[in-house]
Amino acid sequence: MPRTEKQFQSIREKTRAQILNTALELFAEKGFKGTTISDIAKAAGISKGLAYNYFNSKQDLMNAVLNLLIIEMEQLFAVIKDIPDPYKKLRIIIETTFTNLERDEKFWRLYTSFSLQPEVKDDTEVIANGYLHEGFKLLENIFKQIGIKNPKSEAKLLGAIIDGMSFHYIFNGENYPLKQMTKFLLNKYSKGNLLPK
Amino acid sequence: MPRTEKQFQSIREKTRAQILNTALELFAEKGFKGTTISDIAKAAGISKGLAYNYFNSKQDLMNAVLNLLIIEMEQLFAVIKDIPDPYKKLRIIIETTFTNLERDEKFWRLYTSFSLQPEVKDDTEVIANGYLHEGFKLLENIFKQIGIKNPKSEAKLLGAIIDGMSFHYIFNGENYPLKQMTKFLLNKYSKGNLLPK
Amino acid sequence: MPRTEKQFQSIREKTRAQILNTALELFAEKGFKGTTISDIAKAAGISKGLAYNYFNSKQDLMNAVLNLLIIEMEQLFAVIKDIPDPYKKLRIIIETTFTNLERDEKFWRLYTSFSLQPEVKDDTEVIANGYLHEGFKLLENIFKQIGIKNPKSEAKLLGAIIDGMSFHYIFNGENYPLKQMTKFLLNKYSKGNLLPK
Amino acid sequence: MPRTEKQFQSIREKTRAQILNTALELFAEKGFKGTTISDIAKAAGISKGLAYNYFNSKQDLMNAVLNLLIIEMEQLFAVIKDIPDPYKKLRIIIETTFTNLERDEKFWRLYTSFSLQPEVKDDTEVIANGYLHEGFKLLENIFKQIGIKNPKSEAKLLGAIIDGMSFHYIFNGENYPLKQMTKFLLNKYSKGNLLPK
DNA sequence: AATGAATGAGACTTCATTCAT
DNA sequence: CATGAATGAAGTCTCATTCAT
Repeated sequence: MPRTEKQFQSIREKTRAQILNTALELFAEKGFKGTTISDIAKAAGISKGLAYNYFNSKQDLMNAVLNLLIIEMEQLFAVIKDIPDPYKKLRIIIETTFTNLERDEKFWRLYTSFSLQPEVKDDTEVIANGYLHEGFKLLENIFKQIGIKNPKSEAKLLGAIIDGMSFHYIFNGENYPLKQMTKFLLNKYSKGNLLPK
Repeated sequence: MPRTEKQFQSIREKTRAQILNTALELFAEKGFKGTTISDIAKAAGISKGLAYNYFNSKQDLMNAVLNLLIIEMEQLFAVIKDIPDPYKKLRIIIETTFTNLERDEKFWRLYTSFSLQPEVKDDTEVIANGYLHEGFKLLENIFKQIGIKNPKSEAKLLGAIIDGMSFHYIFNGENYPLKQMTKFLLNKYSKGNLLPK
Repeated sequence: MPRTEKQFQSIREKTRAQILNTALELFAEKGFKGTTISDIAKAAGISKGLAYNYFNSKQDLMNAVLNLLIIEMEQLFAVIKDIPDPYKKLRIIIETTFTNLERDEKFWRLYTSFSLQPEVKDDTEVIANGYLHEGFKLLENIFKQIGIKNPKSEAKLLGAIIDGMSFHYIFNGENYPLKQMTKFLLNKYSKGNLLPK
Repeated sequence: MPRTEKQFQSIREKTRAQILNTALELFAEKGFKGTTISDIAKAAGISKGLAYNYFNSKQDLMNAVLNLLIIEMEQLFAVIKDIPDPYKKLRIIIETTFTNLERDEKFWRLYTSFSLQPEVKDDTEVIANGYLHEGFKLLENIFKQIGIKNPKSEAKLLGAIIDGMSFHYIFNGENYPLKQMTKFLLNKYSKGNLLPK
């Protein structure tokens, strides 16, 4: 008796997720070209052939990983949008960004790796641009709500700070005083210091 | 005929530099794994074999490129250190960073590419950390000179802004209002707005 | 319940025939190596695994297809043998050959595909030789009946014409004036033109 | 000192020809899909990699083989066209076809193999159609010169005979009385038997 | 010093076949 | 009887590296 449709679907979903997550991990760690299907298969505990049962090619797998990123990012934005108070929003954004840098590390590494990959450079840029644009919009609205001068530029400035600090911490590691800098930043963007003159 | 010897030397150095620069260019554009020795040789206008006359391996070539980066960076810092007025220093740093982003793009791309390469990951990080450290120090001294509170954190903040903006512009391209943001930033860090309260 | 047994038998035979015919079709279209078990299973509307329930291997399936061909060919010859008048026989042979070239196309394609397959090359040749031999014999007897000179050679000549024309039409397609040539041939081999001098 | 341009060219031509001829042989013997690059490399006495120094892909190699065939065919036609006497032309065509069937065997096998290969099916058909068309034209002109009725159909008939006999001999082998049939055919198409009524 | 032909290890990918259910 | 997930050998192709000239 063959397995039921449901059983097959469950198997497929589980295996697919396993491959996908392993690929995400390895692509982020060693880059697209530096990661072989063998690596992924071995790390995922499956045979090389099976990977091709789930993804038509390494490219295809990479695209699926990209999609994973998009979904994650959208969830992130969704969470923040529901907060009403702009000052709290700012605080949450800064805090969550720096407390959960793991996700960001993957994002940065994947992004830079993929952007060196001609085959997906464009797709990657579309995604990253989308992320940036949405991020800037989000911050801009917060600054508008607060009533600050030049909300567009302020949004881009804070965006740069967040990404710059993330980058410094992620790529340069342990001796970056992240906690201290987070406090410093929170203070700069606290209610008292932001009130429109 | 000592002349001939010298000429040979000169030719060797010129060829070596050509290979090195071509490699730098291509590694930055397509990543380490994405660049073949054939690519480099063709772009440099020499034969594959000759490249191996100058560099023992692709790894070796990559290391040489890393060294090139170090030298470039040191020159950059040297230029800025000689300016006496701290406000002018700040202005020059901001302006030169954003008017000459090409070098930064190469840096970012090479850095991320090499950091995905296990064989030089550590060396790359040492270099990048050195760059960051020196950069932070430079800014910290400026803020100290100005007499601002919390010069260490302010240095890291401005560093994050600079790298964040660079990253946004470089990887996300055309629609980033770089000039406008540069002005905005210059204003934030102008004498009038920085004076210690 | 002997019924059930019979039904099982019937299902088995139907499924087997379906696989076999699908295989015949696909082998003829894309060659032996160009056809995968997956292709066959999908086209036959069954699972890959089930195909192996009916045939031990791809080779086995190919052999079964070869057998199918033998049977078809024998039926073909049987039909013609029962006609008494030799002139009519000739006419029927020519007409049926060219009105039903589909079967021939399959034959040619399967034959050439299988003859490129070391594992069954010999078997294929035995079959093809048998077909040729039987065909030549059939024609030879007709020419003998008619009383023509050199019936053996005349048989081989007509055989060559039939297969040559089939080949030209099948592999070179639309612009071959098959109907016109059939008429032309029928006239050449009509009673009036064949009568022994 | 590097080799001269000429030396390199000579090496390339020799190696290229060797690969090409080996490929022609093996493709004809085992079909396109049945022949691996490893097979070809081994038979040609070179490394797998080198084959790709000369041909970008297996497809590419196949196309080159096709071109080889075209050239051979054109040479064949060129030879025959220069003979003035139509009866002699016919004789030469028949004789050379059947004395040199080796070339034809390759042609048939390659043709049928390639026609099972979706990637070149069309190219192959174009070539084969060209060959057929040119052949038919050649024969038609001969029959016109002789003044026979229905030269077009007669041309196609003789074409079918030639290809049919070739096919019978080539694919069914030793026991086909080729010499006897050639004589028989030469007689049928001799001056005495062809004279317009 | 210089060339590019040649090698071979290793990457991506396919597919006949097996097997748990 | 029936399914399709899973395997692994084998094929296509790439590229760092060597080497004869």
